[in-house]
Amino acid sequence: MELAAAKLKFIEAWGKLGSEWGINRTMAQVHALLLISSEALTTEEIMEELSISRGNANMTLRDLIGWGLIEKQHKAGERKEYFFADKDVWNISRQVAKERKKRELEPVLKVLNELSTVVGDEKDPEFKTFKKSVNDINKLAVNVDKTLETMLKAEESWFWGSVLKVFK
Amino acid sequence: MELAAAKLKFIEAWGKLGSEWGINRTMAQVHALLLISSEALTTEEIMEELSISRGNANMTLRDLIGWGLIEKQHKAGERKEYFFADKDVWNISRQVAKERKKRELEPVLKVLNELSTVVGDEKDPEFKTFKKSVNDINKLAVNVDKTLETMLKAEESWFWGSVLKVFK
DNA sequence: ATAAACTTTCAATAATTCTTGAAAGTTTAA
DNA sequence: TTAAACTTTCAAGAATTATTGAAAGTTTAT
Repeated sequence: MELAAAKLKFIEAWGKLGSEWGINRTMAQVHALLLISSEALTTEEIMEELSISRGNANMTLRDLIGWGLIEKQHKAGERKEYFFADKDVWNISRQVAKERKKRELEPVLKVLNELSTVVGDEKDPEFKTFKKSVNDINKLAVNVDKTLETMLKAEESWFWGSVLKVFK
Repeated sequence: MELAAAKLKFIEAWGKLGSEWGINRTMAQVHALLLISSEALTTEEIMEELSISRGNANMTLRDLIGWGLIEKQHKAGERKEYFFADKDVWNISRQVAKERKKRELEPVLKVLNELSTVVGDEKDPEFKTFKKSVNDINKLAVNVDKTLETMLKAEESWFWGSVLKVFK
């Protein structure tokens, strides 16, 4: 396979994966493009490469900065802003884990805690089932939260070394 | 908090979480409803409870069966079908992991393998960057795949025991 | 057979999410 | 200043995804 075709295929695959995981397709594609670019790119170049509008490019780039996945670069003597992605896949994973934990897991933990204060008749099967499900989910969520917390602090080699060794 | 209010809140939260993770909101809500029901419910009851149409309920229930999260139940002397959810949160996690691995991770691994056959000029920075990113992502994906594979076979207490012990 | 009870399908519609592009805003150089 | 270079905003429109509901399909009892 040729480089040009491979790039297109990568961008397409990354976009699809993103959209399956609740991440805007264009955002995932812009990220993909910057991931495989050795040079930082301008908004203009990104618009061109992915055939998207200026508005879309601008918002998407802003979002990616908000996710901590890309950064702006200024080149001496130029007005234009250049964008480049952190290429370290472990950093990317941690960054995504960190943001999704904050944006999604933590709000859910908060709700689960509120729900565990529910009061009712301990003899009522509906009440018992509700309490058990909520408690079980709460325990799982706490375990996931702890594991993510560890991941956020960990070095990649240590993390996978530990995980995969334990699992033989 | 009262049981009725808590149920609504749980269904809403589960639906929101689902939609953030690429799962249809209604599907997550139907799952939530069955998770906290001590009794199996009919299509009619589900439509009523969540204010959704018959068509929507039918398709959603079929999808949930396809995900292995709920099952049909037949009651003696009745024509109606009843639906109930597996309440074991570890089973649910494994089932979701199994399906998403099959539907999403495996196709991506396939593409990444194809992409690693790319040919080009080893001196070209664009080529080198592409190859490195694809290889790094490939390695990560393989590690995730292995970990999920272990999870699918594991008992809950063993799994979290191991993971959390390693991470102190 | 027939009809009642129940389930499934799917074209039409609604709701949501994404994208555009032009206007407004900002910064810099001269 | 002024104007060119560049970025941001956001209302309108496009695209995508989800939902409805009525008709068609199926099963069971009589």
